[in-house]
Amino acid sequence: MPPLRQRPEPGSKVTMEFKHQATVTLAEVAEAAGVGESTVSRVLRNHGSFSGRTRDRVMAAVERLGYVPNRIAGTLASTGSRLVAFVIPSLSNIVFPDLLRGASAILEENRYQAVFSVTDYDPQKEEALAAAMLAWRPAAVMLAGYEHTGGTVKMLRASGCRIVEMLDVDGDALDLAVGFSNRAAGRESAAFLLKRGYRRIGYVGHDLNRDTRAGKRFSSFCETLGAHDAPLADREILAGASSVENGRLGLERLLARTPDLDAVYFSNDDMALGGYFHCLARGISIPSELAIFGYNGLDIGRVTPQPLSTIRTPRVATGQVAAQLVVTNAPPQVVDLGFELIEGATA
Amino acid sequence: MPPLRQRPEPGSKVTMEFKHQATVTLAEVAEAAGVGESTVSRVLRNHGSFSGRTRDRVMAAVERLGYVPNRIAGTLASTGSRLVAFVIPSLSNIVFPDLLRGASAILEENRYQAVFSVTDYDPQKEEALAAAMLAWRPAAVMLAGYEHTGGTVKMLRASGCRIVEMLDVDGDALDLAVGFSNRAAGRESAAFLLKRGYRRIGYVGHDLNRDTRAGKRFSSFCETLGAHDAPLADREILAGASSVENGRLGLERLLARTPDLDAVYFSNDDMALGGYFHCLARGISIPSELAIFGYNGLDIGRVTPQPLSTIRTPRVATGQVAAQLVVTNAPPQVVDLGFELIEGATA
DNA sequence: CAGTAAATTGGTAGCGCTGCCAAAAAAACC
DNA sequence: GGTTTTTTTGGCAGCGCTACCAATTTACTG
Repeated sequence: MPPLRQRPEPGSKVTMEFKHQATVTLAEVAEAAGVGESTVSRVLRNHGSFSGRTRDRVMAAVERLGYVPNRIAGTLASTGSRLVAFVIPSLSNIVFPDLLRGASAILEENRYQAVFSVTDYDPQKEEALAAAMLAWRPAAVMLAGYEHTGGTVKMLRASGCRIVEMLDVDGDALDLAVGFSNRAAGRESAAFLLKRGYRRIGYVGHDLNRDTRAGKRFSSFCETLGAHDAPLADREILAGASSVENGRLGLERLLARTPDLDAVYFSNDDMALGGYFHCLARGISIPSELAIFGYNGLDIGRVTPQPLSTIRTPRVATGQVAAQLVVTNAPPQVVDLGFELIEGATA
Repeated sequence: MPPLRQRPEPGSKVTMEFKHQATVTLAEVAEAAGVGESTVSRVLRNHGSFSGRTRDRVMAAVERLGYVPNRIAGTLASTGSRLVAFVIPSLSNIVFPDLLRGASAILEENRYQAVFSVTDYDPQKEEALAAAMLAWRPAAVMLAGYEHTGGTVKMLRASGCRIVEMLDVDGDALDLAVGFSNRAAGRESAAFLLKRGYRRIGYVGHDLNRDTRAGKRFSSFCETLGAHDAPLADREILAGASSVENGRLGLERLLARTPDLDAVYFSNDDMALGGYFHCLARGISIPSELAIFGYNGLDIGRVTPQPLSTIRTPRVATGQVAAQLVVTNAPPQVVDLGFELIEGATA
């Protein structure tokens, strides 16, 4: 943690008084409005029937007292919780903010609240965090992919809340699943490169044990190459997370070892951009000397001097659909949103 | 004849059972362990005293029944809520995921839960979302910057929960504030460009009415230029959000109108990267023909063939410190984490 | 206008847990 | 052994709200 540089501060007495704020309760509103508690509750939730006159009186009292309903109490008293728990691997990988962005818009419209925690791609941590999440009795738990510990699965199943597995459709869903096929993405990427005539193809990727979806793409990529008699020429796998820096470093190492490659497949667009920059810096001309192919379809890839050849994934839409399924309480199903291969100019 | 055991009819009954999953309660654990409810509560929270033997019995019962504590009930019964509410402008701008990332690590360690919603840079929406958040009685509300509606301020003040304003220190904090000075950033950026000898300086920015922090940077940037007899030569302000695409477009327009600029200041690194790509594509040599200066210190800016000249802001640290102040219940204060000017190679 | 249906209301029992208090058990003391 | 002290326990009243039901008022029949 960085050192704290702080300004002069007021005394700590203030903090105490600050904490013991008198909270207005529904009973007080009822009293002030001269109606019963259940009437106030009905008016505020716009549920059940009440006359226009009482509604006005209640709303006036709410306004006057500055009443803020207590959802904790409300949730405990009723059945469903209108909390949606996201247990995601990372916030550094743009995929997840995009997912949250799509979902949060839909959730907010429906008065749901998003809670999240970050597993750092660690299944054990996922289990612990999922348990912590279930303590809030969420309406749904949103996870990435299909790979969970037995404990996680058991716990989620027992919880009775909706489970949404996002970003993958290659496997057996626990309940709901929304995403696209990573295997198909790997396959089509390989097919595209082969169709363009590349035969000496390499791979630069980040830690595959952690990001199992990148692992799925890679393995079907390799299978497809193998099936066309152009097996993967070389690979460079970096320990850290997917990043531009690792992409550049990875390509540098790969080319040092195997200089005669004619194309490189990257685990992600940020890795691919790193490779792109490496080529720019070294004067390697793209795609004539070396072709580059990414994955994700980041906006930045469209604006580079040569648009990046990649696969665009519907990340925001995945979040939206996932949220939509939850708020509509849809029956168990797998939704494959597909992806789009962007030909670009780097392959 | 064998006795007829009536099957449950397929229909509503089954659905009911399905929804209302037999949730194990603390009382059931107490019963199973042969102890009182408060004993179970004490053991689980590791609070108060109990013998090793009862702890084992309780834990065994918890394990056996698969008990998951209900935090909703716990929070209602006790005082503090261990929920921290983030009300952030956006998830597209990398700043906010970084902020969340820093905070969530600290919060998770301390068994706090992060809740978030996205205002889309709209103060009215911020007010509505803050109200919705307060309904969960969070321990703290984390916001961006100092610019809030009167209603928001009033509500937050009345709530009695901690308030953290992040990413800015130029103004009067409501309670806690963590960040850095955007005014100083604008000033230092201008000073740097002037020191390097640039005199015909332009600006490319995104919507400043919404992103008030970018507005603060811009205005002190201009003031500094003016104070050194090199007033801003031209500006191009795009309606949309900060993005690589808008940066490229903005620079193109700016140069079309005012071709003799020798340096351009961008509202953000992603905008600056767009400008950088534009120069690459048009063969404008950097920095001899045109210098580029950004803001934020994105990782990608370090990996481009020429490292981007920019100001690196402690975004993750801001989240960390903000969370730390909340979990330690620190007295009201403003923490200025400062920033770092990266000379780079583009200016 | 009685007589019934429909629309409004209020009372109250929990939701599952924690905090307080007093009771019971164990340990320490003279 | 008889106390006093300390440690462990259990009981139970809420936390603030919603769901259910019954009571009340109002609207609508013929």
